[in-house]
Amino acid sequence: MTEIHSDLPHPAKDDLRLETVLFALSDPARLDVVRQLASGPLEMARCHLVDPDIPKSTKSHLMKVLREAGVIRNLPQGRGRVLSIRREELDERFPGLLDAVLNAS
Amino acid sequence: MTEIHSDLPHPAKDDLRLETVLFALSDPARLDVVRQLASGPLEMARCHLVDPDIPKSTKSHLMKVLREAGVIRNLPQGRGRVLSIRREELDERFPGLLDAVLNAS
DNA sequence: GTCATGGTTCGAATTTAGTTGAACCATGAC
DNA sequence: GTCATGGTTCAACTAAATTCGAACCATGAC
Repeated sequence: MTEIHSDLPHPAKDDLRLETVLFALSDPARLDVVRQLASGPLEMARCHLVDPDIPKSTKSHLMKVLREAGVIRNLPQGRGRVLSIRREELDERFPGLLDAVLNAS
Repeated sequence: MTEIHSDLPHPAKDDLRLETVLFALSDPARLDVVRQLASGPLEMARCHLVDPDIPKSTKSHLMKVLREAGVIRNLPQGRGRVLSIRREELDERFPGLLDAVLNAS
């Protein structure tokens, strides 16, 4: 009788707020993470930040802001976690926004 | 590139940074201003904030953040000032971004 | 010139966001 | 079971953004 691993909370699609999404994307480190995830899901351990000396608590917090804004998904897999962009939901809710951000030089 | 005549500094088009623009747009009051300006330039005195009891210094600061991010123009006219979105420059620098933000529900 | 209007700037207080180590938790390997 | 790996959470701290009154500035009306 394995207990279900309590996952991290993700906001529902209809609860996504534009301001919150924009804020999450307004930080260079967070934006860089989103760019890394643009080509597909990535194990968190393989998602490297610009500054390599960032403590794991800081990295975790960074992902939390993106997750709570509804920008990324953070799911457990094995011993670690897998990150991915909530692309379909973002595109439905804010058409063209993610593409515009990712296409920006 | 036409020079902007104003006593307030405006960043050049090539100096606009995506993170800064996103941050400027990530505040509800600032985003509301941009939405008001979407239909055309507006005298600052006719640009009303959500909270009607906002002091003028706060309103001025709000406009400063948008101006310094390169989102809006703030030009003197008569005794007051006229605000407008730097649409062409934003569209050139970050294609689709402003439209996506303005189209978002 | 004076006056009222509209707006900026300064500085200090408040609020919010980011950083970090330590403690803790879950999983897979053994 | 134990251990190492990978990550979250907590609490305390630092840094940054916001707020707002007061002072100031420029213009148009007179």
